[in-house]
Amino acid sequence: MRQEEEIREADGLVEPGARATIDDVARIANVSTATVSRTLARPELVSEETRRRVMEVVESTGYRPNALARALRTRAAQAVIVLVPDFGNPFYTEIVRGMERRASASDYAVLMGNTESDPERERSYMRLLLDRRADGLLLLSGRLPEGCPADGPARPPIVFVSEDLPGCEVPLVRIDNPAAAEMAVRYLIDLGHRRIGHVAGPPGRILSPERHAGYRQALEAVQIPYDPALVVAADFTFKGGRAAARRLLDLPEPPTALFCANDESAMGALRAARDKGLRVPEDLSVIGFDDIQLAEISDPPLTTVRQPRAEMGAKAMDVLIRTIEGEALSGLDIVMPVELVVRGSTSSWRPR
Amino acid sequence: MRQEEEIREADGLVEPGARATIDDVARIANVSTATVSRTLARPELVSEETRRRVMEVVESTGYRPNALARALRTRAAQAVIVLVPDFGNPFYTEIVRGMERRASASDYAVLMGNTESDPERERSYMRLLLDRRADGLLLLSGRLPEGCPADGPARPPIVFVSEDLPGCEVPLVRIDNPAAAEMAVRYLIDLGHRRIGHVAGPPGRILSPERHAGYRQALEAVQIPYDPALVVAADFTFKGGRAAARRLLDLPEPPTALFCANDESAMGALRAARDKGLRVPEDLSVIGFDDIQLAEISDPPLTTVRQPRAEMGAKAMDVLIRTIEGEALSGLDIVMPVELVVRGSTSSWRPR
DNA sequence: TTGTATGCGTTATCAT
DNA sequence: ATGATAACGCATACAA
Repeated sequence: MRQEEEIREADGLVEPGARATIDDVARIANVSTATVSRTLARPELVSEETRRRVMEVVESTGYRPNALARALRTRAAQAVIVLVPDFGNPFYTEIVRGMERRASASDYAVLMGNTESDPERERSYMRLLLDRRADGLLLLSGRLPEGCPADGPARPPIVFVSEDLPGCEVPLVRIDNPAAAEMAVRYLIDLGHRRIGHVAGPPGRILSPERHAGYRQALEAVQIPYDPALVVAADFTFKGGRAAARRLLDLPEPPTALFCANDESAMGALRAARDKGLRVPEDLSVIGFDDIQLAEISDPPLTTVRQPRAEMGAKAMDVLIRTIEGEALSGLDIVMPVELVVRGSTSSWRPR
Repeated sequence: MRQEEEIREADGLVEPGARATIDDVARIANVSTATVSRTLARPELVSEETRRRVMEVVESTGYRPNALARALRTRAAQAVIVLVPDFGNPFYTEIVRGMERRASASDYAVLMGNTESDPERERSYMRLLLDRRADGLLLLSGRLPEGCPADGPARPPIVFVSEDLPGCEVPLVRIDNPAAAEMAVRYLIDLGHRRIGHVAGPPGRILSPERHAGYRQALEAVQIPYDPALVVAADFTFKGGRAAARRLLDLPEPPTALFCANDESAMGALRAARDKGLRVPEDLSVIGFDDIQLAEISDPPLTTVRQPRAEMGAKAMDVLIRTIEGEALSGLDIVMPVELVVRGSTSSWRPR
């Protein structure tokens, strides 16, 4: 304390190195702290003259309000937490980019948490929320962290992205997975394919049955009988996709086209084809889902379903911020449009 | 205010939904707030009996200290900022993982900022620091954000990782790039290669000349004359690597092996080889740098120099936290060991 | 339009 | 060993 006294104030200025507080500014500008606060937060309440004088001092002292003190007072941290299950996964990075964009537009800080689906880590990020260091939560994992009040007034502002938790009134930004999958498979059908395999997602993820449903829907729409042998579950990884595709290609009557539940497993399928000496797309068509960066540089480049990831992220952040700021958006369900991106991994097939 | 009064306290308990404060705990446990605070921070100063009683109430109320208030008082946010130039880049994710591990061990929150090398975004993260919402800065970009005091007492705790800013007394955690590059190239030489090309990094990054120096060093050690025509600068991307490698392979007397400044450009080189109908490693050996995940699943899998990324991240976080907590580690320069990972993209060559 | 005074939830200082 | 009490830096209700 004593030290502070010494540092401050030779003749009305603040010693460099010491941080100016609102009191410093007030004193130097010869107004009350209330006026300084008002000048910054609601300039219209302050006279032209005073405002000028205060702003001048703010400039010269380099004064920046202490966000902690402000948050304590206003009970708003101006920060949100984004919980990503695996941020090494390129699927998420683009979403987060969109989120950051929207957040910074409203001056919210983004605290990104990489949980690796580890309950312990989820809990540790939840703490930030309970600590009041963040105002809301963006969840990309389709599940609530342990220790998070699921409903009732104690539930903090939350928005789900891409995957949701069924039976939970949390706003959700997503795509229509069945419809998107159906579109992809129909494209293969339109190319002439009749025997179409599906490298599915892991059973634990809600996305898997949804995309599988779209696959099945597309077949049924054109009277192609559904053959369970043509569906092999993988786990959204390269390795899993490779193994699953291998099983499909080893079938006595192998598929001529593969619909993969995501791009990464589609990469695996591409490799499986090469392993077997099959050419893509001449001998086998492959279609993915997501349109991650890798899809463009793979060999051949991957035909896939593009999710508007950045827009989804921005939209989700928008909903979250509005929720934090008081709007009641509980049941919101926002469905974003997808797009089929045709590249080199698919080609037409003459039915035999 | 009035509302709060109503919510609290029927017969000594806190209404669910309302958050317990230290006052609630104190009142219910029949002690002062000071005692509650002590019980939590320095239990040894409190009598057995009191401690038990307080802890009981803490449990039953679910009391958690408000981190903001604490930070305001103690002037320590228990949070650090990690600035990543591009978190879509797999090179960084593993480093950040290591950082998170070390941070959570000391109960620090990690605020990850994705700057995309945009000064505006850098500035916005710097604000968090000046706002007192974070205690220190971890920089992976080899440059200070604009508006960051580079030296003097006003400089916040900072640690550089992987790349540093020459002429700056900031602690640094890194590898020995020239030595690592030399090791890689020597490996190629030992395999019998004599004509070795270098897909270099962009001139703007300090890593580029360092790895180039190692390349040159290895050649000179065995009297292979340095040929500038065998060095083409790329930009650490797939596309750049592909173009650079193409130029090298189009040379009248093309190299039999390529040392690429990072894995991503090595992937591009692999593709360039395939574009030309060259087999790897039979016709061309390729070696990368970093050992990102992709290196393992590429076709063929990539021989590369592994950086201990997670360890580097953890170490850097360790240094940062210790700096924050008062140790004077200014000039520190920590060099981590690398390792050559031999996979399928390299093979021996009979000199002609 | 401006100032005074109080409180946000802690921790630290000083008594007791 | 414990309790009063004063900051921490800001925002706001209320008074002027």
